[in-house]
Amino acid sequence: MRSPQLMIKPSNCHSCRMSALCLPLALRTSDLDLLDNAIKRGKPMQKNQSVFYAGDRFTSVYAIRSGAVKSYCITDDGTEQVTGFYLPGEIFGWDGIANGNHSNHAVTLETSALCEIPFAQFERLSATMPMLQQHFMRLMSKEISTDQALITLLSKNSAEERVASLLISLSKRLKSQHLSATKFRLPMSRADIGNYLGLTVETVSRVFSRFQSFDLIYCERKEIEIINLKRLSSLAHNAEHL
Amino acid sequence: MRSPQLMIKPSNCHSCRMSALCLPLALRTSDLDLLDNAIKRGKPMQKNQSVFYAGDRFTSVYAIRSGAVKSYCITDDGTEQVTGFYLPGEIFGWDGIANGNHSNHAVTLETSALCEIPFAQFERLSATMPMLQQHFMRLMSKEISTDQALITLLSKNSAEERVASLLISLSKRLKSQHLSATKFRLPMSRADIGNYLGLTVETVSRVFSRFQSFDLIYCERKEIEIINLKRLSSLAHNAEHL
DNA sequence: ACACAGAATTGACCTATATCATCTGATATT
DNA sequence: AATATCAGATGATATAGGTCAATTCTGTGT
Repeated sequence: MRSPQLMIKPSNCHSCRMSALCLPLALRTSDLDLLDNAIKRGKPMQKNQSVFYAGDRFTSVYAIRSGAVKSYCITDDGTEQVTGFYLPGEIFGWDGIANGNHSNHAVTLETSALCEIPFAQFERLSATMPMLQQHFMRLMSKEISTDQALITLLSKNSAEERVASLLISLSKRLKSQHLSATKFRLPMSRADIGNYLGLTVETVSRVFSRFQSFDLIYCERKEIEIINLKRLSSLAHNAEHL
Repeated sequence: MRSPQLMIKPSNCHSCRMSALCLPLALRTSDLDLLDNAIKRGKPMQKNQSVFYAGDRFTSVYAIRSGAVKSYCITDDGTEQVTGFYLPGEIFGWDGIANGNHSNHAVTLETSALCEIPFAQFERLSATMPMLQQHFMRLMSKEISTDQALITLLSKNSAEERVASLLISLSKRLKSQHLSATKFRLPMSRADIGNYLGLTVETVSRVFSRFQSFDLIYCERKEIEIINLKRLSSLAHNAEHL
């Protein structure tokens, strides 16, 4: 008689190539099954679909299996403020634990596959899985570090340094997922980049042009290739935790 | 025979006037005792004393009973970046859960009394106190919201709006501690304010002068009085969560 | 009481980036 | 296929805030 753990479903946390990031490494296999059953694997989502809206009741956090997501909020004066970009293997949606409602909107930037991790289930499970709780607090702490890196970037760095930092950050994060660190497609528009980095579209565009003329990058629309990673990195002071 | 719970020490969480903020409201009284024993109440600290250094092993978070603290880190190029100001009733030190080391420095801005909450004890306690864990995640989530508010402030708002936002934030936070919302002493220097808001000292100083000439505030060195709270608030778009 | 170092203010000038305007090439719509 | 819409690039100009320099004020230690 086979043990239940071995009856692996076609799609689950065991077989997911990014479980090492999304889940605590030390989670016991039997525990992983419990969590696995709690997670809802959503259908692939099209580009520009909302994952949740600001104000929505907070019920879950989300892991990205493929695609990309941006989070943003609408400021008092009605303008959009992009607060983050999320790539495969990353988890978003921590905002809203504080008061039970999401403070950000989240939309897909391209066709994406997400895993929904219901928070109530997580809280129940974490009572018996200290590792799980610890892991989630680590992830939240990491989000705090990322935000603080962005704060530094915004208050201290020039337009060129900001753009370089974002490119290097994307590069590193893709690399950690065993994707190319030097040739990739930007999932977001120039406007989103500018919004996120506190710059206008025009400035972002000019910086891209300048980088290209200096042979730091080659880019055609959203396809980008980093030619001189070393020199680009030297401009990106605050990409470490971005 | 008296039960141990009734042998209340002169200074403890039960009697602390800010326990409602610092601790989960729903914590059972007997649980509170357990936590109470875990918390170290430090001696009053003088101005400009370090609570922890960046790189220090992460062991505790800290609640402020009186005084004020700033957190900051040193960027790659050796300059300081102020990452937060903390007032009585607030908890700081979440950074460093991620990798076990603090990423920020923390120093007192004036004579202060702090409570140290050892994290290992917290983790042990939270296994049997789900509310405690939930409360701490809320606090972390709140820190994320604060950081994102600052990001918005830095990338969208003018010098005047930034300074107004900080003043209104301080005012609100003091008010929540039943202190005056309109007349208080700024615990930090103009340089710290500028650093935090991504402005130079000179700009901060000029904005203060301008606010004063418009009768929005009256200020003499660090003593400040908000004269026209309504009009100042209208400038402070992003103070809500700062 | 005095001297000194640091904090704050103010002015003159400069530069990075915003703003406004135009143009081109993609992408979507009929 | 033709047209409208949107994303991106580039140039000309304006301006908020930075930089540099000089001055005054303040608190600390002797």
